[in-house]
Amino acid sequence: MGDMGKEPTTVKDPSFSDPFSDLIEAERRPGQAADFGGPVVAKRPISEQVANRILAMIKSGNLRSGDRLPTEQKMGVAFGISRPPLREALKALTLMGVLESRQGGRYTVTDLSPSRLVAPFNVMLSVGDYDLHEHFEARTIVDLELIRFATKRASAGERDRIMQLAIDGRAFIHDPVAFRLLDIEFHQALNNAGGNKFLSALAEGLYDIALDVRRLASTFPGVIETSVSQHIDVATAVLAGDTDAAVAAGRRHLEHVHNTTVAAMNNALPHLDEA
Amino acid sequence: MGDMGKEPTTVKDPSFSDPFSDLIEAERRPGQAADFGGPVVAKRPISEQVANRILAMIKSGNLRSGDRLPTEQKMGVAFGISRPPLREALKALTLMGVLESRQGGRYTVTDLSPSRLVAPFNVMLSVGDYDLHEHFEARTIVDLELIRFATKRASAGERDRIMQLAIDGRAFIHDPVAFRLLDIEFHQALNNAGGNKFLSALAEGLYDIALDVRRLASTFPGVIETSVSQHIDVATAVLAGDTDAAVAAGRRHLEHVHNTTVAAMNNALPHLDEA
DNA sequence: TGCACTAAGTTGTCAGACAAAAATTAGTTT
DNA sequence: AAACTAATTTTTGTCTGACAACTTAGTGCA
Repeated sequence: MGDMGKEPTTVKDPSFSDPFSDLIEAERRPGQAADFGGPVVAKRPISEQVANRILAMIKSGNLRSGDRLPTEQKMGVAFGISRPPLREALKALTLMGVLESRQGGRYTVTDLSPSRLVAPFNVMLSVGDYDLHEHFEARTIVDLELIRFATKRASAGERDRIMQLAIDGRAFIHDPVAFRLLDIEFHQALNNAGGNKFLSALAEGLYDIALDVRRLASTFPGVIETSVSQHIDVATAVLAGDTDAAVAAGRRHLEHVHNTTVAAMNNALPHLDEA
Repeated sequence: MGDMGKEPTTVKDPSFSDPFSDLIEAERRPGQAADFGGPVVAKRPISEQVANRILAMIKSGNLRSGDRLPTEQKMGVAFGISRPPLREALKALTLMGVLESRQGGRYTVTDLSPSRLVAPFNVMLSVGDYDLHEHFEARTIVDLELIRFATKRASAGERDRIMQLAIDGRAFIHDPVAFRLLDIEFHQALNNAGGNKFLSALAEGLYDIALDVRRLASTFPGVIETSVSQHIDVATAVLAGDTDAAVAAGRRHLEHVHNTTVAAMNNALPHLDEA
């Protein structure tokens, strides 16, 4: 499943079933529009129904990352609707980071990485009720728990990689851009070592939300140097399997990030809202 | 600003400026399409540009909660585009919970509450292989921390509401459907009382994932009764401000939910994937 | 004044058409 | 035979026009 569209024109086996050809079959029943599974939600516009339908396909595994969707025409037939509302649904999912499209090419399912999916979530930040303190409070909860898990569960290879990434940071003390890339790698390695994909997705999402704000902070003198040192502290404790020390080091690091972020935002009062 | 559309037909003052009439004026310049503020992003489809444009208006305060947008025709003129791509942008924002629309009525900006904007998190958390154990591990971390915060921070009104919802559950011991609605209310009240919208959004997302699986478990005899009793235990401890007791009660409740969910899944092997 | 009905306005959906870009195929060359 | 190039087809992006369904505002009547 999840591989339809591999045969552009020649559909040899009529019995094969993908999410969309199943729909086509359902649509064949005359006298009644294809119901979209929903119970009695017929009052909502088709575009939203279709968008949720496609989303459900992804959630249930009928569509996976990298899958190429059928053409708009085929999907229109499958859902029993015309192009405009179908396109409204597809573009909605595209803007949410679930699908990708290029003129001339077909729609594909993105990698569905947290960083891609939380991008539109950034709307919430600038609407006014974004609270930096709450954000770091949440991050502290999730990140420290992941560090706790990582200390207990990380494999030898994962521990080595975490330490290596921490040490590599020394080379980028004067290169903010390179350091940010390494920083992402370090935190992801730490998150993944925790062995819980839900928590790690949460942590990654929270990390990405503050990413643009963070970009400023990492240009301040001494910030990177402190971070590198603290990364090594965390990695050392994780490598030694010392849970309390790892959590304590992680907490110090998060506090440092929090403080420098606050300082950076205060120094950058001129509101810069480029689209 | 942010009050355009109040005058449906009679535009008395031609010098008043709202985000859209400004765009109309910009569009008057012939020989060049209205640039959308973005520097060199002209290669992206119009619908995405417009969606980001409207989003920017909300971020910058030009559009506020409850504002009625102009008609599609006027917006089409303002952006210098036709209806289809404009509608794709509007429907995208609708699906993201930023806008609301009804046939015959106009588009309005929603309250932009975090609970409405958690769609990305739901997608993010619900993709990939679902591991029940990991899911409850993550939920335990987030939920218990929220209970801890709620015990310390909840206002008198919030404490009363939490207790009231817990007690109300007694009336629904033999009504699984009604109880599930109450259960959602109870957990949301508890989450909101924690005073951290990031954590409550996370908790809500995790809660929603197991919602359909949970539907089965709540039909088993005794499950609801135990849950109601445990809800009251949590509420009592929160009301008394006893953090440790509240967390302990919360942990017992989550373990109960975990165990009954596992049992329900084992008894219902036939995979039912209706949307 | 209050209410029902009418009319205008607005979104929802459909259909067809063309432009622009990518994917595919065919042809040629090395 | 393999690789590169050019022409063709496919597919998305956008426009125009039209009608249906629903909401809202206005009008007339009791």
